[in-house]
Amino acid sequence: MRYWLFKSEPGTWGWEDQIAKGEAGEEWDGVRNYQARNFMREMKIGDRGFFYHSLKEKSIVGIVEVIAEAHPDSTTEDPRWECVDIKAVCAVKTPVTLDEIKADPRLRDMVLVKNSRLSVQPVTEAEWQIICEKAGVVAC
DNA sequence: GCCAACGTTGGC
DNA sequence: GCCAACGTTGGC
Repeated sequence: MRYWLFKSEPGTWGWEDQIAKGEAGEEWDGVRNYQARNFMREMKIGDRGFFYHSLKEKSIVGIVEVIAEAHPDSTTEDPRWECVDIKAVCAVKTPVTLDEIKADPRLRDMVLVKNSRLSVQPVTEAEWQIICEKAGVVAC
């Protein structure tokens, strides 16, 4: 299993919206960036990801699971763009802020720190564990 | 609200 | 195929 990070502006599509979709989940559509799309193509059903709120909050607020592999993005006719479907798995106990991530030398190489603009990113297993610990995620 | 960083586009 | 111009993102 691999780990990822999905970034969203809470005003556009936030964790609350994701929760509201329940088990059915929702397309992670609207991505118009090749790097991000390529990562989505690598995703497999059952992969997990952090749900990150950008802008004011700048924190990881929840955990999601990939429930459908890459398919055409329904919000565009352009065949270049694909997306996966994800569903909310659980909220984190304590949101992990960008500041906290930056302050931890073990997370210095996270894509979130190095390339903050990329909206879909890979997360290593080590990074996943460290953040789950900070977030108070035990069994999820 | 500004601006730096980055990605994409299009002219040559 | 290069590179300048432009648009967008997101942290501050």
